[in-house]
Amino acid sequence: MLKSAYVEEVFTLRAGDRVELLGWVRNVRQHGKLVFLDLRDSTGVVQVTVKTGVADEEAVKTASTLGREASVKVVGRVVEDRRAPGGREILCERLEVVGRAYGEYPIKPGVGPRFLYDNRHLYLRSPKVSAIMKIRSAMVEAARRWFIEHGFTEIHCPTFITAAVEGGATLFEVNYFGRKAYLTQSVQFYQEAAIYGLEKVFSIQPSFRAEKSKTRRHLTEFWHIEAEMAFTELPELLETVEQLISYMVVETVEKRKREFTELGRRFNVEVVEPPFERIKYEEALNILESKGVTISWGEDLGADEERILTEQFDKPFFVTHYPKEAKAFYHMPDPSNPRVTLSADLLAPKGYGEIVGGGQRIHDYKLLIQRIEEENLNPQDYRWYLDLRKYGTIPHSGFGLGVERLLQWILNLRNIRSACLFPRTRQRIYP
RNA sequence: GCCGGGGUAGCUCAGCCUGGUAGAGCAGCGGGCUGUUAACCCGUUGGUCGUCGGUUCGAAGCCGACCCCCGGCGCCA
Repeated sequence: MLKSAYVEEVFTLRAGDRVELLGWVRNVRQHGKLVFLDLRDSTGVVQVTVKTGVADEEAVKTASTLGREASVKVVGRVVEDRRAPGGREILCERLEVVGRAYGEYPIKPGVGPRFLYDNRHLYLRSPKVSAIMKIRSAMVEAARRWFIEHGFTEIHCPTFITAAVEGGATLFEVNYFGRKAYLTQSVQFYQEAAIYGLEKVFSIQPSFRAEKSKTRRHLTEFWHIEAEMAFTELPELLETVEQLISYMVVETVEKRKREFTELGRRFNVEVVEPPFERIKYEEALNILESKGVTISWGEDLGADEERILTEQFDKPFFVTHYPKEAKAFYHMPDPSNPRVTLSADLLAPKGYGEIVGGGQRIHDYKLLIQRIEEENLNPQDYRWYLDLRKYGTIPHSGFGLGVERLLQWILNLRNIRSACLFPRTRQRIYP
């Protein structure tokens, strides 16, 4: 039987079966008329042995001229051999070159991270990057499934916008036929409009931030999972977030076991078992105080404070009720203490920091105008947003989740860039 | 934007303190090898030492300015 197969199948077929594999040559080891090829495809790597007596002279000759990453078609038999990695290899009978590798392949052992990002278009072929991308895909798929199963409608919002969601944040400016426009940093406002028809909505799309951040947690373009819910107040929002996060992580870990192993990463799913602890901003200050860090009330938690705080927890936890001066104007003031807002951030443990940010929105027209003016913003810029409060306003809440941040945490990635196919940072827009 | 580290062969780096005319490993190329696992052995190509200026008989190394990269902070997901 001549059979077209994927590399992973080699390890489940019977010894002696003949297969036809298509893939790329990861490495070549030559011993005169015995040549070993490490053949890679999207499912794994297998050793192909090309030797005279099994393959013809021509195949051995061809094999010995192959460079790294040449694409080939191999026909051969699956054999058990203790000397082969994984205990199995392909004894090559026929070898065909699909595409040669011209010149030396730049990606090889010993190269540094910078070089790998300069050559990301090639490095993507590595099993490690493939594993991360498969995990990422599974994670986003799980999120989408969870939303759909819970009655949310997926909506797609514009990327070009005219005004900032949050006054101070830095936006990328684009020339929109002579008018000033910006790239979106959140679809929240559009989602707030959409809930009047759909009640529960979610979006999975990129957001852009022009902040000049130079850290391993920041991208200028990142994938943002956002949701907005009508008739929802803070406590229900927190439950939604913890259910979603838990589902996403557990599903991903269970469905992508092999990829986690490939990356040498284990994730204990008990860590994301709901409920997550909720602490108020004020309690966070007390915890910090007990660790010898004092910040004045009203100040936002800085990176150092966040790190110290997250080190006290093994599971993700919510920090709620931030002071209104630390949050954007649309956050709902707490009726029982108007100095604070019905806001919440979900912080990952052990220093990974903010994964989700959200809260209850102001739904009262007058209060919203008042808050816009207090922040020295112009209500004219928010006309349609204010309109939403004029016709049948309702309490509502929403949140945003950083896909790469969540991946960075569950995969323990040193740098957020490795969670992206082609990362975009302040310094990098190529390749 | 502020602070710290860095830029030397295709890649990873040493040399810089103490100035004397550029090195290693890997990769490449040629040759050898029938059981390698990032194979090994022999041979070999390869450098505006980030840029500009200064000091000096002489600068990769000292001094000054600038450019670029990485990270920490601020800002945030």
